[in-house]
Amino acid sequence: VRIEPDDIRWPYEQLAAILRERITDGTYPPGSRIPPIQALEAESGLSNMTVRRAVRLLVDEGLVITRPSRGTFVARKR
Amino acid sequence: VRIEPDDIRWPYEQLAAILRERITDGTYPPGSRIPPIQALEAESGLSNMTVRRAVRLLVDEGLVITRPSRGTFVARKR
DNA sequence: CACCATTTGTTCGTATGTATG
DNA sequence: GCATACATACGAACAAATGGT
Repeated sequence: VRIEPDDIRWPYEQLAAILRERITDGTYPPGSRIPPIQALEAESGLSNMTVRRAVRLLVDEGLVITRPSRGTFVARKR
Repeated sequence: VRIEPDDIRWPYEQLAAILRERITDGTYPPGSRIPPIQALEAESGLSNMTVRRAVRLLVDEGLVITRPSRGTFVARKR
């Protein structure tokens, strides 16, 4: 996960775009768990809240589902 | 929480007045936690910094005490 | 049952950049 | 220039839930 400072988009939008792509290209298949927030923080260098905001976008889009204390999973049905 | 654009007072002063009243009228009893900053943002439509500024007024007045990562509580002693 | 690691969620404090009057 | 206000972001501490040992 690489966040570009020169990118016009906000960091949370950049991260969301990266994750969105990994879901659509099959890197994260339906039903699979995406990396935990902590891992995404480390990977991206972004903070807890910023990573969470990116994930929240995907949740709102119906791409992923978060299960507290379990993880965030790629949605199965479309 | 309703912020009136026509009010002569600044938004942060309006919000502080509302919270102050809720404390004095017992809506927020001594020792209780007032709504988190985020909730006040949503309720009032004001920004993070503006809500924070209103709360800071109450802190300065000794009406409330903020405990980082815990919440803001109505002061017990007078 | 107690204990612990993992993971999502909450909350305050602070900082930066931008816009408006 | 200054005060006010908004949007975004980071850091840190803490809470709660789950599942394993």
